[in-house]
Amino acid sequence: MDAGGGRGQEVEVGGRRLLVRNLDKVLWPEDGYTKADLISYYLQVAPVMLPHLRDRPLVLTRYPDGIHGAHFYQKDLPDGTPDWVASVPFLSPSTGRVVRYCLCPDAATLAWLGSQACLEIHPWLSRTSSPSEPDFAVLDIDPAPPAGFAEARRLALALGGLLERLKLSSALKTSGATGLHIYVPLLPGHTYPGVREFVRRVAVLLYRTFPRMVTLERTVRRRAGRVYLDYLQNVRGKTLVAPYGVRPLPGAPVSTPITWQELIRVDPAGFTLSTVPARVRAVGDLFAPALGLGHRLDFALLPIGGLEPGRPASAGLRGRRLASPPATEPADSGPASSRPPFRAAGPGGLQPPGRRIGGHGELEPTASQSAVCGDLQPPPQAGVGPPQAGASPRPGPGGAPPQAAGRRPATQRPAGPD
DNA sequence: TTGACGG
DNA sequence: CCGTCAATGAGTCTC
DNA sequence: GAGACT
Ligand SMILES: [Mn+2]
Ligand SMILES: [Mn+2]
Repeated sequence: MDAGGGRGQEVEVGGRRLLVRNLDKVLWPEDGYTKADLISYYLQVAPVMLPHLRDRPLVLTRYPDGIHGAHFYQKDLPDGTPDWVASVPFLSPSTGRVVRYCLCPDAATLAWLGSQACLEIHPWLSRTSSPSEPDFAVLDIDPAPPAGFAEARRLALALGGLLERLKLSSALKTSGATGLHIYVPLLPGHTYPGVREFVRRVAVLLYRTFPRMVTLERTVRRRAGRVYLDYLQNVRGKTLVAPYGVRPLPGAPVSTPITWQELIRVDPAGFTLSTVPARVRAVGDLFAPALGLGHRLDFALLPIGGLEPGRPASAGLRGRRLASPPATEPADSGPASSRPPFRAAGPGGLQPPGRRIGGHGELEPTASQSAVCGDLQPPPQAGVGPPQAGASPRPGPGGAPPQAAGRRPATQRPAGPD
């Protein structure tokens, strides 16, 4: 019972033995990182990464010839996949084909993904047990050049303040490029359209508060210099790169969980395939809040006067409505044309965009935005915290976040995938 | 990337 | 052991 | 159908 008849070197992981071809192939030419380095990285972060992959269908991107070579998305597992690699079949609604989505419950599978030159692992926002019920709401913060991480950070801080006001815990990570990802853990029973509508409203709120810094534009050329709040990521089958996932960019940056306190001083480019393992050993899993106690989103906007217009089913809760309104069809934001108009209601109602305070900086909010800008400070360790380390001003040896070393040269980094 | 085939 | 060749790989929403 | 997203 060897690991197949092909060529390659044996790698043993957790009792599994697999044959890996081209272990010394360089995948990140600028940095010299090889497939062996990738597999080594995966195995080192497996303890904190696996809990975030478990039970979720995975979308993979493969770069068999390195980050500058041709790449492709892979959903259906290829022929030749070892029989011990777990998968879950789903009927693709649009194509009518059965797709066997890869699952990754253990380190051996992670190593195998490395052997396939899977440089990106994108877990669904829902689990195999209820594929249409996301258990995260994701706030995808995408700065459009010349905006960069600094702008994304400002938005994230505002969002963090808002989430704190709404009593929603969250987990924060870098995207690996210049963006940021915030996950809000959800109780069972939410729908994708409902969650999407919630995040859309949050995005609109931020847009009205920071009309010069935020954009909701779908056309990339109209986004220039602003930060795109991509609420449309909350869709079945759409994904974000996994926490601790490496990116196919020079430097091999990693989508790295950070605390709200660290956000102010980190340089996301400092989190890489070579630095993150030590950090993980020092600070543990800073993304744990994403798997912690979940929330329900219906009425979550109530504290800031956001009633749920129309759609009694509210934020897409289905089933187990506690003392909820009468059952109706699941909320559905649908195409913009059929979407119920956003109704600003209640005290401190929302204002249309365009209002801005003359003579003030980019960050200056419009009046009446106390809901969001009342505080621009991060929530105090919202949610769980790891066994201390990165949260203190003087983080442990390995856990020190990369400082933004003074003013960085104008040549940031080529804006990569977020 | 893999497996197949040939040297 | 090696080199070479063929076949292969996603889906969703907006405008 | 093109454009954007992962
Ligand atoms: Mn995005
Ligand atoms: Mn992003």
